Amino acid sequence: MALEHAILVSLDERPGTGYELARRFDKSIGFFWAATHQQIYRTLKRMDELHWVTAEEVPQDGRPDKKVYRVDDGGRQELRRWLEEAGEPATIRHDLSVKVRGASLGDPGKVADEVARHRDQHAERLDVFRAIEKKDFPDPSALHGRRLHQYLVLRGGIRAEQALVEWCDEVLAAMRTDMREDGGAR
Amino acid sequence: MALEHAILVSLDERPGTGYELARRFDKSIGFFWAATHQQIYRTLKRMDELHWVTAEEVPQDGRPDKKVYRVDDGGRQELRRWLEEAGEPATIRHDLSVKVRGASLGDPGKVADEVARHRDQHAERLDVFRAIEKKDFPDPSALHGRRLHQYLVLRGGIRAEQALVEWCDEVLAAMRTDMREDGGAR
DNA sequence: TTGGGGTATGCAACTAGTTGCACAGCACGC
DNA sequence: GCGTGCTGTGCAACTAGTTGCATACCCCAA
Repeated sequence: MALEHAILVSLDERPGTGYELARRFDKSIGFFWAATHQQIYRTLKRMDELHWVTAEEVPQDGRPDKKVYRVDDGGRQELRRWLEEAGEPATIRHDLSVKVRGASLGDPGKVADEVARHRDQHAERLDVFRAIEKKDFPDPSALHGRRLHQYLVLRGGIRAEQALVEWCDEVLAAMRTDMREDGGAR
Repeated sequence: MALEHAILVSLDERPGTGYELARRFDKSIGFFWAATHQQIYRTLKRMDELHWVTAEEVPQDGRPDKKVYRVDDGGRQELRRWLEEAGEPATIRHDLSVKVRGASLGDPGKVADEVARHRDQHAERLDVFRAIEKKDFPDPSALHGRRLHQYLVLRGGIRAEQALVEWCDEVLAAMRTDMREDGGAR
């Protein structure tokens, strides 16, 4: 399981509360490892018990205390262990593909609409990634260490979203041609 | 949840037992929706209770009866409903990206080795997909309906694996350059 | 003849992830 | 002065997915 490890990486960059971490997961890290705030709170609690992180209770005026977590030695050790461990290729769960494969069992036009919707969502996210790339990494060849690694992960996101947009376009073109030819050489 | 729907799509193409379905998931459909035999057995049982599938018990000499499942009217209806439903973009869980992002907290060389391993696995799967494409779909422009949809899903797999191979290569090149320059302009 | 691999089903226990809700007060706009 | 949305934590109940094992018999090779 990598949620612990994603949290460790994120907390190492900057300590923070569960809530804050959830926000970060909605943005950067979460593009590569999705998690809800519930999951994060429970995992942080467990990690605290394992001494992978330490919590500092910060009293606040009015509202309840917040807990600022930071990585502990145990966590750094665990992270090093995990980084060297051989992992399995990610298990894929891509329901849009399942829909395309089953399109002829329903209304293929409706499935094409769904593909078009996803295409737009992926294109939007691709724009977001490209904007981050331009703004935060204007000169990739000058990058080293952590900054380079952050950039490379972003590059992965860009490649993935681009591939998805192109695939959606291919699917749409083929399905629309097929539907137009419906009365023809079937 | 799409496991039910993936099973419906697969059973519609050809009825089969839970065991057989698990085999199919190891191959074709499973490249886009991973599932273990346990999950499939439990889901089939539930789908039977919902009258989405019907089970035909086939006695066998010696070994226990097998249950051949096929799609029922309820299942076809449910599948049509699901196909038209707007779905969320897939939640991503790509732990290799988390490892790359955290590489500087451990041994970057070891992480690069891990990226290389994954690169080879993806390249292998890409070869498998390309072989299927050549063998089963020699003339894509002549495809219609279900065959076309199967082809398009395969195309998605090819694009995804290709993007991953290229990304791994980019990561490897950049990380190796960075490590070579280690004593230099850091 | 013994052990490994394939066909075939399934329970039990576990881990992981989701959804809905509750509490608590702040700031801001209408 | 009221509703909305943000920060912040967390419980409870649920659904989904994993792992290990058990049963049962087959075939084939060492």
